[in-house]
Amino acid sequence: MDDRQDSGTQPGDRRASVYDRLRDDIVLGRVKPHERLKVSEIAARMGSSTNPVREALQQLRGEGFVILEPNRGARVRPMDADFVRDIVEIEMLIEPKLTRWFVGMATAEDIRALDGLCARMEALKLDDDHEAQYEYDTQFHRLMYDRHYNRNAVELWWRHRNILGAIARPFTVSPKRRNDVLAEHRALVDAIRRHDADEAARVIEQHVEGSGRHIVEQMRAMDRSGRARAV
Amino acid sequence: MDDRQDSGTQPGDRRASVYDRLRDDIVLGRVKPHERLKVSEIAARMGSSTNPVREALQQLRGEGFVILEPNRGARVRPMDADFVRDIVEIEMLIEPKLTRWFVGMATAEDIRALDGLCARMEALKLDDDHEAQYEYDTQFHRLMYDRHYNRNAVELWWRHRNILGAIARPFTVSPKRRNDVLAEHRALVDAIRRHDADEAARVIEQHVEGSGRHIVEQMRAMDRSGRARAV
DNA sequence: AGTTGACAGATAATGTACGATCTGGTGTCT
DNA sequence: AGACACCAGATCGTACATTATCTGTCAACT
Repeated sequence: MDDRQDSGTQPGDRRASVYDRLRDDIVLGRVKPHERLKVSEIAARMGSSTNPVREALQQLRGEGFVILEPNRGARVRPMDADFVRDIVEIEMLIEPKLTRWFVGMATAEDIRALDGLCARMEALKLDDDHEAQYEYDTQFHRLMYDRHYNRNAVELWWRHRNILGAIARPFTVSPKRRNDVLAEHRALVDAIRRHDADEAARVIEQHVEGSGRHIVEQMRAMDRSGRARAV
Repeated sequence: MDDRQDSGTQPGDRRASVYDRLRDDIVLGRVKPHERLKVSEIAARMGSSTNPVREALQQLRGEGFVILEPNRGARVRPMDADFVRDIVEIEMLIEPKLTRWFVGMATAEDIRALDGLCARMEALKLDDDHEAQYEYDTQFHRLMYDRHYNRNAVELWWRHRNILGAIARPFTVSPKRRNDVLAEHRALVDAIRRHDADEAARVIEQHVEGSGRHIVEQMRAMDRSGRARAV
């Protein structure tokens, strides 16, 4: 789980590894699902030879971001509604577990920090700043999960979050959904403050489910609105 | 999730891909956790050049079987007790979910098949045939999970099973543990027969937990008995 | 004398270049 | 119009060059 923010993919930038940049291209939606990834083209764009690109693609395949057909090259993993449902279902198991643990560990300072993030999110309410919205949401959840002892579960959550983020990025967030998210975060912080693990787990499960439903709805809407299928 | 059984890794065998053979080496315990994986050596052994090996290693890294340190090469993922606990905890969430679904879908024929596998497992009871034991256990669980609609969850389960299998392979299975496994399988089939999803989920959760505890105990025992640390 | 530090060779990972092989499409001949 | 040969483009495998890390030796210093 890394934070490296490689803002902008200049052709000559060698600081960030090919893997990081390729991954960002996918996660930040610069390449769309089902789009082809040609090694020589990427190598040229990244200013390296083909081998590093091939290896990065293999790693991304292992992580599930990329599909590789023998002799036919690589594509960004096609992400349909079923795929989103699969991932959301897994998250509906993992996040409640992580949350339960956090309820037992949260300090007064943690709760203050969560409150602060909620407030900052609400301040954005009227703007249309997707990126900031998503960023605060990420910080909110990371604050809860990052210290968990089960590093593998946290990493799985993070990967899933990035995948869902890549899908959801081009979509607009309806005001209703934005309000729901805020209300759920508030409810979550309340439950944590009361050390009510059951309630917190219930809220987060709903939260994940709602987010999944929202993404699927947006996918269908975009499918219908003509613009190339989001397969 | 593939079944290819590449029995024996002859130097010239080109049918199976380098990836498959390397993965089998890890899963079947031919290389131990924390052991170094040198690309040129592997390439020589597999009768290919280094590039396919490098790519296979990157994919295995993405899947979590291998650790790669920059400029310092690859190792089989060190698997300590914490790691086992992490994975088992995740499985304690996923397997009950998969099982619940199966309870609703199981046909009379499925139940007969499960019964048959239990019987064959019991027939082995007095022998010491680890491989067959593990094989029947695998078939038992695959029969329940393989048809599940959430392919990602099933794949995750399969990967985790392989990892745990790789760790547990060198260990001896105590007669007590063997009996517990059998009893749990029987209890599970009973619950399925009665369409009692809650009970089935409870049993499978215990089953997974017990298996994890057994592995950790064996790891500690082997640590203590001197022979190189199982890190 | 024992320990530490630097240097040099060996070893292995990483990057580059090129040829072989496969796929998909185009154009031609029947 | 359909089948087949051919060609362009991309992947995959091999060989080589470069760079980094590890190991052992030797000298200098405490």
